Amino acid sequence: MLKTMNIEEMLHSNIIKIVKETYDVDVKDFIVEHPDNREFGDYSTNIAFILSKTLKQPPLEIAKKLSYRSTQEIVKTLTDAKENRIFESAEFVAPGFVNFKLSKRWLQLVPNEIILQEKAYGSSDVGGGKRIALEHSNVNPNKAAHVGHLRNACIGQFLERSYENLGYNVEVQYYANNVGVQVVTSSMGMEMVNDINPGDYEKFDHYAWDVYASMESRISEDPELQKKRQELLLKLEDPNSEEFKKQSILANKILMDQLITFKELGFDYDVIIYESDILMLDLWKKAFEMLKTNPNVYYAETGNSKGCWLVRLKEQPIQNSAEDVEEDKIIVRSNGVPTYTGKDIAYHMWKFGLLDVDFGYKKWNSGTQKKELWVTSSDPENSLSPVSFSKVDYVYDVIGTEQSYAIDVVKKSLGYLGFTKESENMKHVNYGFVFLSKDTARLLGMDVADDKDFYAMKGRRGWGIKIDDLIKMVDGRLSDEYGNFEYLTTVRTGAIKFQMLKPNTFQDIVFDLNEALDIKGYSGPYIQYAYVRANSVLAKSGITPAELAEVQPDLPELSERETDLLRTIYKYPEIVQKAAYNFSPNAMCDFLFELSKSFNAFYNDIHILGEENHDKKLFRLSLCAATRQVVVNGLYLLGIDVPEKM
RNA sequence: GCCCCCGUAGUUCAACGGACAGAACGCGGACCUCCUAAGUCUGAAAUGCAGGUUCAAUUCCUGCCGGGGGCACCA
Repeated sequence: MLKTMNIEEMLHSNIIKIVKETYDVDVKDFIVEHPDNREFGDYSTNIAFILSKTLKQPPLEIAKKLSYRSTQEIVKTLTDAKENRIFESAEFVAPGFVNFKLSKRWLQLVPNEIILQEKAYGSSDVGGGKRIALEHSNVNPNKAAHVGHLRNACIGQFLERSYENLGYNVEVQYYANNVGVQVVTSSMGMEMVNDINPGDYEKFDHYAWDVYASMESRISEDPELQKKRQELLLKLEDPNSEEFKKQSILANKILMDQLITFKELGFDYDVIIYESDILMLDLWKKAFEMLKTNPNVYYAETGNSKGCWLVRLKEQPIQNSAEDVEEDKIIVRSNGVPTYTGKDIAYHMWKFGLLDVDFGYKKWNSGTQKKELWVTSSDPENSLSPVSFSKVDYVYDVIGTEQSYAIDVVKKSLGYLGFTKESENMKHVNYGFVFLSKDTARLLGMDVADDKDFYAMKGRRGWGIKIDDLIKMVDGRLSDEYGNFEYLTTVRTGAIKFQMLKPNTFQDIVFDLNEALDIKGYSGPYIQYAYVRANSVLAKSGITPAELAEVQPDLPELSERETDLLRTIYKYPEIVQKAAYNFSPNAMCDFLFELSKSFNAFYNDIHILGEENHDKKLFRLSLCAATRQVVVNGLYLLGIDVPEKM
């Protein structure tokens, strides 16, 4: 695999070297960035401002000196693998920036590089095959998945592909709580809710959606039913009970329907972890044996939490006081049953292989995905599995921001137990809520009399946009406008995923149906369209990528459109890394949009096939091929395919 | 009460402490006898309030105002 060099890093270290030689000082806290305004070059640094304090000189003076030195050193000597100079100038500008401009020669060779590297352009092997357990989707198996889950899955798939692209081994885990309150509620509803008929629904999980909402409202009004639910939950502690079996069957039926939904948008998983198997395996008991010998885990003999086991959350001198501290987190109730957080600590210890146990696994031919799908199993005949999903190097959990506190407790607990490395290697990918706009809420029949700007989805009330319904609506809109064309599914999936990924992950977003159905402008189809145009030109030219790869352009002049495109496309490898490391799919969306805009402008103003100068024509075609390749690579990371025609 | 996140054009979102705060939708103009108009060009329009730190603040700090989430022997 070819490795794309990182110009930003090269520039950074070269600046450090020059500063050392010029002023004999070491600097680190300066930045190298792409200036917003292209007139200021391709890279820019604020080094002069940083130095001005220590050197007690005006920034402009420093910038002047450093830009001179840079011209002598960086511009003259910094070359790529083929000995081409990367920069053509380094200039200082008031109030004290040093700006670097990429050389025309180097820029012209970028498309060639991209065409040669194909899918590998932007990839790297920094991950070195380290394993990441990536947990996402995690829909409770008691009802259909909604757009909140969709956001989770989209972010998850982006991380899966991005980290694979950086050389990590990513294993996608789907945690299914098949013995929780939610499934129990749906299960009760299956028997008690009689005014809803499964025959009226296209999918069973949609039926379950309404049953769940109906049952919840009945339980909330009836203490007797609440008691019954508690009893049922208790019975589920026994894996051999009738209730347990019935419950598992129901959960699996709904899970299957959820997988069908996710298949429709191309999501894949490696393993489904059943909560019931976590119970069967006694993960908790094994973990608790380790936990209770640790000085940071203690038994409260007095206080509000008398009789409970707690984990310390504040760094404090370890004392043998048995009195509980208010901030500390209860992990075992006074009746001996572990809390959710307690079990989660155990679960994460399993992920890192800190417990000496593992599940059995068996294959599930769900027919819903491209990868092999495994599920955990407590059946002794599966105890010797050919696979294992334990003992990973990193754990990334794509979980809503509302669980930040709980996850923080798990992380801290791992640390306090001495698993410092594991604690650091566990990352919470938190993402904001998906609210509904007032219009959309009204459309769903929610009460909007209080006139707020947005409304929360509520599974318990049956309020939310099901993913299946969204898909259907987008498909409907597309076929209304463009007919039933061959690549409708690809365009629809692109539209939906891009929509979910373009905002910052930590931001709450307001989902509006009208906006989701409006696929113009900053959208997936816009980028797919740029691909289709590039593709079409190349097809008509009759020239193959292999032939274009031979082209070594050396044009004296480039048009503004061509230069703009080049000055955008070379950034791709940097974006790939930034988007992955910062959990920022939106950075990739942004980049692809900017690239497509630049390509569209080029396409609009510049003749390609009609160009008479052979060299120019070839170069323009290679620009098309390069753009096409980068769009394919970038969209792939977002989980989006490209249509051959639109 | 304590903790976390968020307040940017009419709306939905950008902006690692940087150089005139970017887009998209919507609104107002202009472009198909050249490779796909799901497109291009173009106009109007914004940093909640008050202080502070800095050469430089949407970004950092303090206070206030507004919105969301969390702080369970729930999951």
